[in-house]
Amino acid sequence: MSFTYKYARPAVTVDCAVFAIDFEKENLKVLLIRRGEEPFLNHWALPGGFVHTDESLIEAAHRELQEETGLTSIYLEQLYTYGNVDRDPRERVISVAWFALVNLEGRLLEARTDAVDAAWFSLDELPSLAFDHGRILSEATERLRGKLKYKPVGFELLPELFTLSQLQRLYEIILDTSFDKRNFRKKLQKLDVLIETDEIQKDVSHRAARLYRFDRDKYRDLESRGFYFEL
Amino acid sequence: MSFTYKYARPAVTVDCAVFAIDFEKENLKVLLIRRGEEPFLNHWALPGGFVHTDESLIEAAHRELQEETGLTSIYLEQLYTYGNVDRDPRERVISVAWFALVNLEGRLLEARTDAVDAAWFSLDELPSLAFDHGRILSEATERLRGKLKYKPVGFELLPELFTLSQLQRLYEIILDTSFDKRNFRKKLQKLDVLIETDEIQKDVSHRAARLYRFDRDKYRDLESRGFYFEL
DNA sequence: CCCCTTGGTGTATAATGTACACTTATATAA
DNA sequence: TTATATAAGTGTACATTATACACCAAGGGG
Repeated sequence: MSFTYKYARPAVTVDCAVFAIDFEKENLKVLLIRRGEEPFLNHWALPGGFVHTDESLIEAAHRELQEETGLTSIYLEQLYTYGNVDRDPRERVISVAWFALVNLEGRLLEARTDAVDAAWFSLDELPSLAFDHGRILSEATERLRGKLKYKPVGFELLPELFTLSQLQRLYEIILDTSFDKRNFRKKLQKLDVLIETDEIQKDVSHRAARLYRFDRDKYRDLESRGFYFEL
Repeated sequence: MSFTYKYARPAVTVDCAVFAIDFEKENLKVLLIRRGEEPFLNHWALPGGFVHTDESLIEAAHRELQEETGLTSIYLEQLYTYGNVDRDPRERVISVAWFALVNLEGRLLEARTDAVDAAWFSLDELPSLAFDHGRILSEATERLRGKLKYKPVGFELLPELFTLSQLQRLYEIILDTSFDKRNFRKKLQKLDVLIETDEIQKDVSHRAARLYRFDRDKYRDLESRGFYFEL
């Protein structure tokens, strides 16, 4: 079976920059897959693939992530659409790029399937990537840094329950700065989007910290009234 | 001549939300074209069209604007890519949407060619638009409002030389607020990206205001050192 | 030459951001 | 059981920034 059109049509793909925080190593990681075919055979690349005709762009992104990395129901946000004529050596390919945030919660290297070779790379030890994926990834990283300051996306990188110190470290790792503990907490208190649970940290060899939860509903409500998240 | 592929391919288009400020009527305007064919015959729509295989996405956007509205060398920024399966009743069409900013400088209704019927609409008197263009336009408007606060995009809507009052009115119109004149000027002074020219307003029946120019180079320089524009 | 319109300017007060250090709780090792 | 190590948790003084506010100047038109 084949499909014929009056004018030439580009192929359309989705590609995802999937980020996670590695709290042990204190750095930001991105998920890459090793290509099993030409071009760029054996090069590392962003997970992604062709958009099917019966699925929306975001559905395509979710499906490709599921197929190539096993990740499901993760935070996805459209980044940019790359359409330079020669970005793929074979033919015209337009790629809708997404950035994705996941919390690893211990399963740091579990995210590989039998089908494809997938691995987490820290951002300062990146291999050279296939196509223009290096550029896509660096623009995605920049976007993440920018967004972190004025949208509560950081919580997508944390487990459901987290401590205030974890949250602070997350910001410090991604933005590569350090915050004063008291001032950081003061700000969060005023933002008023955290729910203090009555649970505390387990299995730590020091005073256990209180666990908090991000109140998505409350945030949406505040946001719709013109409230401006900023950290 | 025709083109055949193994898998079905979507058509790819670009669509542009072109904004301008109408200082007489004190409102924000958007450029629409009247469709000359089905579907949505005679409906108003965003200017746009199919991406050719030998041009990048931004080139396609510029070309379509030139062809349909006569506008050349204007500010263009990618907005979002819309790819819902049924957004075009005929077949699968993926549209890369752009928002564009122009300064009219008097030529308010000149922007129509013989080929297509084009007109400026104020945002609160919009007709119902073809396809999902209503949604695209409202998301573009939201993006413009957001961006205005932390990027110096407002200058794209002004002539090369402008008065501080014009700049202030521009912000007030788009953000639908009002600013204190002295505080507004104080902020601009601290941003330090305006060049005071030695020219003044002509043909006004009151004291003539000094004309300023936006210093793009200086802004780029400051931005690269981590400076943060905010108004 | 008077009036109308817009241009242009400073200061006092409130609100917000920043810098900074000690006590508390818990697990582990002596 | 006691000592030690580690991170948790908490308030205040000072600096910086944002806000509110009113009058004189300049120029054109009647």
